[in-house]
Amino acid sequence: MENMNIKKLAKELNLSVSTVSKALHDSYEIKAETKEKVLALAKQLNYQPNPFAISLRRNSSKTIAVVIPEIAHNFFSLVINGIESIAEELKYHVLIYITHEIPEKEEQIIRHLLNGRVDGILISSSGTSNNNAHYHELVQKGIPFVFFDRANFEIDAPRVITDDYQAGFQATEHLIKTQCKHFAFLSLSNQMTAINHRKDGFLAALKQYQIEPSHVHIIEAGTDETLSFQIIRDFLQPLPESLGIFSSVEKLAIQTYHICKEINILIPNQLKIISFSNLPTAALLNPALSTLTQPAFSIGKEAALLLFQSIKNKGKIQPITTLPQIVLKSTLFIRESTKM
Amino acid sequence: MENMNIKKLAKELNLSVSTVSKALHDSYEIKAETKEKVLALAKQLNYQPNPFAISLRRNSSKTIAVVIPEIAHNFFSLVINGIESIAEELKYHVLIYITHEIPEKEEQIIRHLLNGRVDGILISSSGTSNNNAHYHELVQKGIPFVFFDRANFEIDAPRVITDDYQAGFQATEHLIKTQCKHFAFLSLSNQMTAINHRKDGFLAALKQYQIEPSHVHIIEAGTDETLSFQIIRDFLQPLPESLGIFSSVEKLAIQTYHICKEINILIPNQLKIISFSNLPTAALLNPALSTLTQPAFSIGKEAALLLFQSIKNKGKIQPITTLPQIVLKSTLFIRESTKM
DNA sequence: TTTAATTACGAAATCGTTTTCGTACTCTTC
DNA sequence: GAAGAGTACGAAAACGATTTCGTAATTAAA
Repeated sequence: MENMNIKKLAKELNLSVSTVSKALHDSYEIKAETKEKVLALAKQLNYQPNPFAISLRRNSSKTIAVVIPEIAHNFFSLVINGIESIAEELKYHVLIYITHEIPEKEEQIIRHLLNGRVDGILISSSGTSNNNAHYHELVQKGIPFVFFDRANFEIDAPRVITDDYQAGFQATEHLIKTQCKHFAFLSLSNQMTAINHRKDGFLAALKQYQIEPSHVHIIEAGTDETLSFQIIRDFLQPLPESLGIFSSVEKLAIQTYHICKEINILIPNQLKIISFSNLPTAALLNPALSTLTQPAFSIGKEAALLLFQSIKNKGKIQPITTLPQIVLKSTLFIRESTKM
Repeated sequence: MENMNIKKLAKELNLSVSTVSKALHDSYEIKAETKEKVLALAKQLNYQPNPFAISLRRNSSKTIAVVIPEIAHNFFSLVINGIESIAEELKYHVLIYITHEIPEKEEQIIRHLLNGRVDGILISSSGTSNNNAHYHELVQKGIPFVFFDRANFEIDAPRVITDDYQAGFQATEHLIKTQCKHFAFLSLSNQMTAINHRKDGFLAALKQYQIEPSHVHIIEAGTDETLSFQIIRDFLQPLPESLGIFSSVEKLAIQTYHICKEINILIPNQLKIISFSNLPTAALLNPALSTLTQPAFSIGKEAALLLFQSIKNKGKIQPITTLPQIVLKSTLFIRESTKM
């Protein structure tokens, strides 16, 4: 009695396999009476079709993959929530793969997905721009994919991003207006598009307000936790006068808070800080953290919608010019950490 | 040229399908020279076996499912990280399903997974104990599953939990020693085992220290955000004298912080609070939040290990008495929110 | 030299579906 | 009552792999 399948159903009903299959799909070829019998027995015996047989036959898996650098921070969790909301509606399954910010890992995962296990992929890239081969292979194989947040602009794939440049500009302008003299940009690496756009906005604002270049600091803290702690700590000792920090990611802002607590730097008196963040506790921190908050759930939702659109349009070649790029707005929340 | 498969390989090589298959699996039946040729062409043409054909034939999917109530909070993200660390090592794929705390949703998901799509399931239950039918169906179908954090103790399945009773006792004892007079337990519902164990520890401590029963408050805030806000706010107005709150989940503690800020209740002067939490910013809150922190990553890891063990042992019936239950310890961090 | 064993491969069944095509039967229609 | 249309079903191929079994050719043993 192990597993019910269509053959056993057919035998039980004295019908052929094809008839049962058609009955289960409500085919016009089968008369109502037969359909009822089949449906009834299927229900009674708890028949569930084998998903792999279907995937094999249909050459489609009803599954998408989400490839992300990490999951343990709020942003990506929220994005997954958004993705799930759409996938669930469309009865798709969601596979999660974590790259831990390791580009080689990402390549390996993507290459592994070339075998047709998924109908499409949502990617927040951990890749450096100098290796796009795996994306090209996806294109070649005709596997739809959509970038979100961290896009690779050299690849012609749909993407959902935020207004990073404008947000960076806005945050920096805010810091400037709070009378900061020195300005620092905290970055993970200079290989990530989203972060670089934030940096460009940062630099543009400083330029527009004619900030002395020697007062501008770009700190690449990297993705290793202990290392980045050290790098930030080193930068803060000695503490530049009237320092305004714009952190491109939440994690580095939190680290900065920890360091300030440790070496007794007062926020916002001695140091002002604003960060990209989806922390639900930003307003409860000591002091409350000024943030640029991305619409993470919407990013996931829109990215999933784009992906499912691509999946539906598969085969039809899209002219490059119409490749969709959705840009969502981040929201600036001014709180105590940037108080004058 | 769409997709490479074993047939095309065979044709190209002038070999039979079976020979190619055996060569790819390094069978002793095939001579070295042939193997080399096959491997070489397979590599050159970028052959990757169709996962569904394999799953169909092998009746195994190399995939597990993780069913969780929510993902947007730190605990479950960290658990997934732990799960992924093991799955990745064993080359398993991880499907994520979110129940949004809706028991019917959980049932539906689990029932859907009865079709063999996954080799095993990790579950943090959102179910009320009065409906276990879907778990029994899993048992009946022989699909291995492991509970983590929120277990269902009526089901004989392996589980990874934390020392909730002891932790609850310990947290409450701590509150008592800070001279609180009134004590409140914040709960999501009275149907979740983990939370109930925490409550039992809470009540036991109060009893041991002979706290007046009228000073003990059990607040079931529920899973709806706006509703729970209202319930907690109502409870805090008027504010019981020297109130000590033990929040069974992070979310409710954060809500309490927000409410205190809103209606000007001073923590820890007027209200002390301690909460189960994996917030990376607990120490940075205003005031720093005392927490019981679960080893979330380890929970995920251990649960995954148990599951893969069950998958390996599938078929061999396990005597109920040896069903593994792993209990991990939470850690108490005393911070300012419970300062005397 | 005959027999037995070994080597190296191929044919075909199988996993559980879907789908195309064929066909027996009934029913119209002129 | 013969031709055509419609109804209701079954046989078999196909999806892409694995695996069992059979067998020709070579080698070893008797």
